[in-house]
Amino acid sequence: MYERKIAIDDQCGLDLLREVLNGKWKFHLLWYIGNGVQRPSELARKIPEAARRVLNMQLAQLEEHELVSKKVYHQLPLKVEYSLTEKGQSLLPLIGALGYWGDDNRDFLQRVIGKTNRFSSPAVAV
Amino acid sequence: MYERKIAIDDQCGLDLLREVLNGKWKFHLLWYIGNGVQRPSELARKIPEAARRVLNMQLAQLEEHELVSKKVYHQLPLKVEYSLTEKGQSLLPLIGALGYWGDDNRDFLQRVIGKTNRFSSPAVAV
DNA sequence: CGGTATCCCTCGGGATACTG
DNA sequence: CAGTATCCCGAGGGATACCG
Repeated sequence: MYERKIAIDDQCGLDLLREVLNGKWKFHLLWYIGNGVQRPSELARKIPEAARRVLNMQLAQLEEHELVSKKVYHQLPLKVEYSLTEKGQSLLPLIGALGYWGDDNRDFLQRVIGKTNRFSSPAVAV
Repeated sequence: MYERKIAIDDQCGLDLLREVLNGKWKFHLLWYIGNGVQRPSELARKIPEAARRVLNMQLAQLEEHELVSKKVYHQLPLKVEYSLTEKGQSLLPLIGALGYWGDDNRDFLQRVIGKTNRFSSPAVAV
């Protein structure tokens, strides 16, 4: 992955940051963790649309990229807690800003998104 | 695309926003356009890693999502200018914040990204 | 100059099932 | 409870070549 690393070295922060935040649920994970949701099962309940496996993968990446840290309690039943690192913390306000922007512009967003896929509506069952 | 629209309706702004900002170069495009880069060719020069076709596609999406507007001058040689809409404008500070964060943490980012793909380095030629 | 048409191929991420 | 192993699919996006 990341085949053409060559270019990345003198790139703008936006590029670098994208590498790290790439992943469908990264923002959500960071946000929830930063707001006190630490257990994997809780996170999964907060983001029911995502498969557990995917969440785990993205959590692993976030951990490797040092935005979250993972604490494992070797007991039964097993217990795991995620938390933000310093860097992760410092990213929180930005994610919050994005989220709030989205909330504030929910109507707008739903409208313009709807434009793109009028066809998807037939979706029926759960 | 966007198969399971059903879920999106009562979702948080982060989800909605993601739908609209999804795309490898959207942030860059918005940022550059918001900073006065309006001609397609200029944008392409600013983002040389991206294929023209891809930029055009993402620009089209941004336009459809009403974050940028496109002005075509029917003259020869052809001339096109992109600019941000109100909504696009209001998004700029957030993108800026992300970019600045990335710049401020360039060393950190390069390090942690490097961790993930030590193997990619053999990349030789341009 | 600006844009589109093909072709292709990676890989993110969903479903399912199994292990400690 | 937490996590991994397979399997699979679609779309995002890169390369190349061609039009107005």
